[in-house]
Amino acid sequence: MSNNIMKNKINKSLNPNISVDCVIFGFDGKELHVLLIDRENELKNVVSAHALPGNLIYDHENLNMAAERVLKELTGLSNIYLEQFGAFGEPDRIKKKEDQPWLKAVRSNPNARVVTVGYYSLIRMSDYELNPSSFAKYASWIPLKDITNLPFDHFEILNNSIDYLRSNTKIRPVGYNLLPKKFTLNEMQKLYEAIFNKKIDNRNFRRKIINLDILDKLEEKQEGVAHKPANYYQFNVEKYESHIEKGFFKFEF
Amino acid sequence: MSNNIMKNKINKSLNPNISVDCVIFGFDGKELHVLLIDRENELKNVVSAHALPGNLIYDHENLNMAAERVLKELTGLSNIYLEQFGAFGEPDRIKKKEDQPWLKAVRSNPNARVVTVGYYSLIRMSDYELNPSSFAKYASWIPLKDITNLPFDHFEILNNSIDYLRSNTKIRPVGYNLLPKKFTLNEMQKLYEAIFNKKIDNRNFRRKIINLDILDKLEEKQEGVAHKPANYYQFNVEKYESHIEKGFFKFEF
DNA sequence: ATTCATAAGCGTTATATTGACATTAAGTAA
DNA sequence: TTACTTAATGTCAATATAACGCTTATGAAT
Repeated sequence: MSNNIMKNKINKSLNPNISVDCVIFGFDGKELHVLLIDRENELKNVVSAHALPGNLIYDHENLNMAAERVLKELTGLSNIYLEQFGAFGEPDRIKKKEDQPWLKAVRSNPNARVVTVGYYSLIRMSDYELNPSSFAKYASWIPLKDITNLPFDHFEILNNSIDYLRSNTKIRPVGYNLLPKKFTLNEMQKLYEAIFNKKIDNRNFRRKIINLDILDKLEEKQEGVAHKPANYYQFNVEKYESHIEKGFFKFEF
Repeated sequence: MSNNIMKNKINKSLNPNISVDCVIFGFDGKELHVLLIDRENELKNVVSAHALPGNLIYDHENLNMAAERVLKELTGLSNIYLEQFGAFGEPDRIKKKEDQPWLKAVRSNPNARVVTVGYYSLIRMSDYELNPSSFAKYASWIPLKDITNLPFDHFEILNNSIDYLRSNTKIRPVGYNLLPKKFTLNEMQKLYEAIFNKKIDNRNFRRKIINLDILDKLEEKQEGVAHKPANYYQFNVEKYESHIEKGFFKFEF
């Protein structure tokens, strides 16, 4: 009960068997990043490997609340729309030898079997300030392409979330949380290129995006740029939301 | 430990906090059904309401294994490909008053908070024989349209699985497990109509399905029918599988 | 043998969407 | 005024779409 994690919830109990992990994708206008934490063990040694922000849930909160709380506690981020993308329950998922010291340091029941539920979100990096606390010593944005391994099954979870993100992006619009209020079509194209990790033909991109009918073209243009200024667009929230609901599918009747 | 559920796994422990629930959709050529069980309490009173087959998981098995085992134990079905579609974790999801007697009868820790992971599958009803056991007194196929409520949060879970099934069906082919080896295009159309619960234009359906390039047209025709005999088709497994992998999306570059 | 009932199977047209591809336009900086 | 940089645009051939009704093959009934 002297555990850091419990500081605000003395009377509530952590469920030893259920956790949430958050994959927060951040966009900086160029490439996708993932929010990872550095962990510190009981002896204040920083554990080297980055990890996804995640932790056990309380018995009084639902999974969404837990994900929001854990994310906030570890990274300082709040008011982020998190979407569930899967549950991960291999019996040995937290049994790797190298992960034990840290588990023993922060968990009262380090050997318990834990099933974790994955949540993800997409945000604009510049909108948020990172404030790690609890067992997170640092929280940082790591370029997705630089992440090659993670503790526990976090790398697998991350890869799952990427698949999910890409599939989802083919079915519903994204960008509302990733782009500035006003943005250019080329900024939007860069976002899609970052998500799919490939170049897109600009004429076809524009045509397709505009035909989706989720954007309003503004009167405003870029200023002070040393080239032809781009027109600003913004999302038409109603249309955007309705496409989020309905999705766009190829195979329909 | 005298519990029915434990009979084959004396030394293994059920995790009190994690369960799986299975939504098995069955197709009979006409409409979608869902496999539900009737439960019996300790006093051998059959609890009236049907429920999704589901139960706590063992600590030594992963989620998929658990779903397969639970499904088998309760309904006798095995060798069914189950796909995860979501985790459900409202703190009060099994706290409804009317659900307590049954929980007390079958769970050693009936008040524990339980997060459940939903799995679903699609099968051809005639391929399987139902053999309820464990705490399932009966297992039966109930027409989807007749299911209006279920205990716990099972109705919500069911509705989630339907949404998932429909979205998924717009993105990848279905039917391999739902139709006979050889089937007619009209049988296939009825399947799609059952899933989406709407009539489809037959010419457009045929064109779209054939253009998917997942079917092989056989030489064989229906026999003994009092009308023009339909041609038989079968899935081309390689092509089918590859479309399951890649999906078909409208919004791609 | 003819007719009837049933479900199968087919085809066109007007419209929209796709992918592939190269040039011009608008601004700042030098 | 020229150079540089990024924005913005258009066409064509191919493909896919939705909407729509008639003909065909069989067994059953007479």
